[in-house]
Amino acid sequence: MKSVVSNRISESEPCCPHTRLRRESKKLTGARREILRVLEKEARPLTNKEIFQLLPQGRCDLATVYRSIRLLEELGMVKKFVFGDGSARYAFISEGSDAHRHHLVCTSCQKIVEIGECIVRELEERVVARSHFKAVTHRLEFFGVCPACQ
Amino acid sequence: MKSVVSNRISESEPCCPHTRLRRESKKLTGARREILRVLEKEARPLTNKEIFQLLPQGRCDLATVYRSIRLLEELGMVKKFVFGDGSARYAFISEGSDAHRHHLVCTSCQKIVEIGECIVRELEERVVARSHFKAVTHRLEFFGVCPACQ
DNA sequence: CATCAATTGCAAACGTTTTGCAATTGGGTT
DNA sequence: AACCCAATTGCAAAACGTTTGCAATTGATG
Repeated sequence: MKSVVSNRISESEPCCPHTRLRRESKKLTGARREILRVLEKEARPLTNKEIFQLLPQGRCDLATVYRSIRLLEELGMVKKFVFGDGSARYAFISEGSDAHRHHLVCTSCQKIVEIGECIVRELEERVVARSHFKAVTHRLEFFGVCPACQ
Repeated sequence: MKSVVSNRISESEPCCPHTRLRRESKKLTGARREILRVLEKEARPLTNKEIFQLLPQGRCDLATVYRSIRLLEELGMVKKFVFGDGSARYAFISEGSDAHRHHLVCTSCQKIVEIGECIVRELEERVVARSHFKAVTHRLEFFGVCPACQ
């Protein structure tokens, strides 16, 4: 359903946002540049509305944020998170970074920390063997209260 | 935020839905009875709209489904799932079943299978030690295509 | 710097979820 | 079995979050 073109991108050489967009004959517009800037600056995944509010003075329309984020997600430049509350949040993915990551989310300020290792793959193999499901993937997120919020 | 009373419930003896509701001076109304029946019958988590449509002939209002489901979730009688698409789904939790469970979800028919073991706790401990977060929990779901859908 | 497809703003449309309020109902009590 | 009252419901309206049509604008390329 998602990341239609992510293969192509991850197989290419690392490069700047401009090139990553141009690859698909998409333009690096002012709005998109600003949105990427906002996402790179923040350590936590943001909702579309939050991104909109962080943009310099009504830099673009909220609808444009939605459209841009959708595009960036399709291109694999941002990753979508859906936490317990059901709201969609997005975080920048640096070029070349492994798409498969787990996070520790502060339930208070929503700051996120990446968790380097993934020990779930072993369990996943067992799950596959027993269930006879195919194309099994997983999603794992941790939640807690970060030091600053305690 | 959620499951305010789940402790009290899980510490009590297993009992029928009626008692579980009455414990909090909630009523076992016709609508709630039907909603529980629908959830018990289905093996997969349902959206509020799906539940509504499965109820016998406009048994109650859609708003009532929303309100009932919210209540049942607070009481720990149903568990909420938010899959990749961001839609909220709910499944019945049989009394006495450990609230902490992981699931394997068929991305085609959305049938779910419970996964008995949870090996994530070890990882969780490491995460806590390194991050200095407190009150850490986790959410882990597997996705795949079940044998019937392959 | 001319050209044209891609993008944007705006406003309206959508689908989902919540809420206010008056009418109804469940369940504990006479 | 009838009563009482808080809890619940239906209904319609509101509040969200998200998408879309269209005319005007803009970025990239020759």
